[in-house]
Amino acid sequence: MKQLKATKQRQVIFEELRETACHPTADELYDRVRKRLPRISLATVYRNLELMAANGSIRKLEVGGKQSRFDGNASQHHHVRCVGCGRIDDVHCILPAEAEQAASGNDAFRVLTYHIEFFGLCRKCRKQRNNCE
Amino acid sequence: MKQLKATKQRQVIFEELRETACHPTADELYDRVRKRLPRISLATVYRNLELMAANGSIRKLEVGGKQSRFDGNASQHHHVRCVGCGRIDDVHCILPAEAEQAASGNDAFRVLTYHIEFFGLCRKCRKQRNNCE
DNA sequence: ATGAAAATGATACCTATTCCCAAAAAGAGG
DNA sequence: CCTCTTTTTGGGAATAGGTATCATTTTCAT
Repeated sequence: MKQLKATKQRQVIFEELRETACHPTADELYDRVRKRLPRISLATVYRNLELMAANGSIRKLEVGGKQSRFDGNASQHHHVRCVGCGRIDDVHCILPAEAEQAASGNDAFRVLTYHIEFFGLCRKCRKQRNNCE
Repeated sequence: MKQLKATKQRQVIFEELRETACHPTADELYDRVRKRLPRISLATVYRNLELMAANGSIRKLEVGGKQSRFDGNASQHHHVRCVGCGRIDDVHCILPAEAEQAASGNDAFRVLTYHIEFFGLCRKCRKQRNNCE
């Protein structure tokens, strides 16, 4: 985990991610960052997101969908995803010890962490489904 | 969920996925299937995996890594992934009602299902790390 | 101030997956 | 077991998210 130098680009990417309530993809974040640094390269955004995730200062969400999403909140929490529109919200909950026990199987794995992804329908998408189905 | 026709290709893909204890990627499965159907196309494998997942007869794992992985066991269960080598095992456990409650947030989401991904180190990778770190 | 290490922008590249379409196979109805 | 409609297939081209490359610029310990 080498020390990262404090560049303007890195700083702005981090700030924008922090201030975003949702969980943006790299190119959504690129659009936001470009408002402040119009000449930044998309590669720089990707690079820094990857580095900061490796660093532990942000999280790369390994959730479904083909684009990776990033989370400025590095502390452990979980997510609900709307299967209708892809919207992702945070969830705070913990797993009982038995569950972690089960995951370690007869010591086959040393469990380091876990992530729970809930799938559901948000209010807006529930309304739409009722109209057409 | 339209009815799928019973083609030889579909059948073999399903059988091979069923008989695989691990959670193969599309092209790993392609390699296996080609031993029985040497002229099958990779596109056919992708297509059918997608259709069968939509159908509910298999599961597409929304876990990390750039390639999708598939699971011949469609019943609800969870996964541990070794951060060292990528190996994935099954985990059977359930979440307390409070957790689902938390995920639904004030009825903002109707939770349909969930998936827990544990991250850890398998025995082999633990041994390797001890040697070199 | 200065030089090694790290970072950037621009673009080429890679690779997983999907699209396209003419030809082949499935299966319902007679 | 023909016949017609629908679905599926193979295989190559296309797409898209992400990564690598490299000359140039920036950072920052000394």
